[in-house]
Amino acid sequence: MRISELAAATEVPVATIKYYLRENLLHDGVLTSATQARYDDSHVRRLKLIRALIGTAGLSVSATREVLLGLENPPESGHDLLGIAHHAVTRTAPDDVDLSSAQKLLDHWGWGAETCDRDTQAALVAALHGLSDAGFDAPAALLDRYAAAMQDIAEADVESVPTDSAEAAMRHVVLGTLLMEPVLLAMRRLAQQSASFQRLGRAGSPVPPGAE
Amino acid sequence: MRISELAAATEVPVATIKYYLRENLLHDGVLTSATQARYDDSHVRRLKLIRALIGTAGLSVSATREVLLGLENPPESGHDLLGIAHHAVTRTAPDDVDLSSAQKLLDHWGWGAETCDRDTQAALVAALHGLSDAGFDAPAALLDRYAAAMQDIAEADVESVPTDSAEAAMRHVVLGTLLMEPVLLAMRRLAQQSASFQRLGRAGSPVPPGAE
DNA sequence: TGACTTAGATAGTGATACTCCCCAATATTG
DNA sequence: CAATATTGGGGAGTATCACTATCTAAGTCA
Repeated sequence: MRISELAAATEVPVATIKYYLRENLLHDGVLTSATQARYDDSHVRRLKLIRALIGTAGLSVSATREVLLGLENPPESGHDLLGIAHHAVTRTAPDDVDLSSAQKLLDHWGWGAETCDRDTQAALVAALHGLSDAGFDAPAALLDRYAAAMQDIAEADVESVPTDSAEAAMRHVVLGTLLMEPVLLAMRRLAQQSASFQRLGRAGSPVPPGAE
Repeated sequence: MRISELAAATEVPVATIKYYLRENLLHDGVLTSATQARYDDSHVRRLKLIRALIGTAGLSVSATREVLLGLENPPESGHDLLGIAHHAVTRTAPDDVDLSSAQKLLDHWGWGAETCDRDTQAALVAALHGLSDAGFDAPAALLDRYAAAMQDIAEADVESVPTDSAEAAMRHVVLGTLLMEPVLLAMRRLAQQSASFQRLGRAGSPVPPGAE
């Protein structure tokens, strides 16, 4: 197919496709002449993936490029699959960041602190710091309950990874991590709305009875 | 305190404080003359909150303004508290969006579809669409497990809201929703790393080598 | 008195993700 | 075969966002 047909098939403007080509997110088509190239299904699939990563998962163009590179060159170790996905959405922490609070929590939850990525630990510290800066003190029991729920999710994540092919595993881990995050957040909000409604009874009642 | 002292106390540049004043994120200080104003602790607290919402929670300046407005004018209904927080992080859906897939899921999970916000349902649909566009098919059982975990979190959320004061409840709901999201995502990633390590063992290098 | 600080306003910056336009070289259509 | 349309390639322009810098007049402080 030609670039205009590729654009029509994916609902991505031609100018944007050219931009992705320039940015090496999308592989070139096969040149049939100096001013013509053919594109195929692989380009359609790739474009949809790019749009999902940029649009749905909210990745930057450069983070998307890294993820796509990772998908094409799966690492040897299964554990390293996660690193690529997590690295794309985690900003690198400065050298002098204090991770002791995170490590205390990780130990408490039984997650080996030494097996966890530095930058991800720093992200947890930063997020908790944001909470306390805002004057919000999360009780330890609440954090523990959150941790238990997220551990359950993570175990489901890891168990659902296909073991037959490294390529399929790579794809599953990266997409399952990145594209599932907005799903989980939407679920939490919907569950909150449902729980709030059930606890408050019908809407309109004032806060007291067990406010949401 | 003067503006330079406020800047020193919060580590926010003076120029940025002026910007927040212009944008009505921060209330004016008390003018003591044509070119001098006094700021106090309320400005310090507010600035920290603003930085947490913009920096940690990733809100835009305009979304932050809406949230702050909501915090100052708590709605009558407890159920509406959520709406303000959720509205700030959920883009409004077009009128013609198809919510039937979301409603099917909500019914399945026992969350009243009619009690849930349209835009939030649309966010779930969009997120699931992103997954399938990327060629990732999430098994229903996996989604169910996610939903159960998020429901547990949401119940903890709702139960932990203080009932003594509407203002405290408002603050708790908004901050607990917005600022806790990055905490939850960081937790999931750490739990994944832990679970992945336990399941796959130490295969290959501990930290992703070519993930940059 | 003279260096320093401030409010308030305007304009500029850097990053990001496109989007537009141009050209020569085809491809397609009449 | 001629007229029209499309394309690859590349540079430049645009919109948005969250600041950041500069300027001026009017102060403050030592």
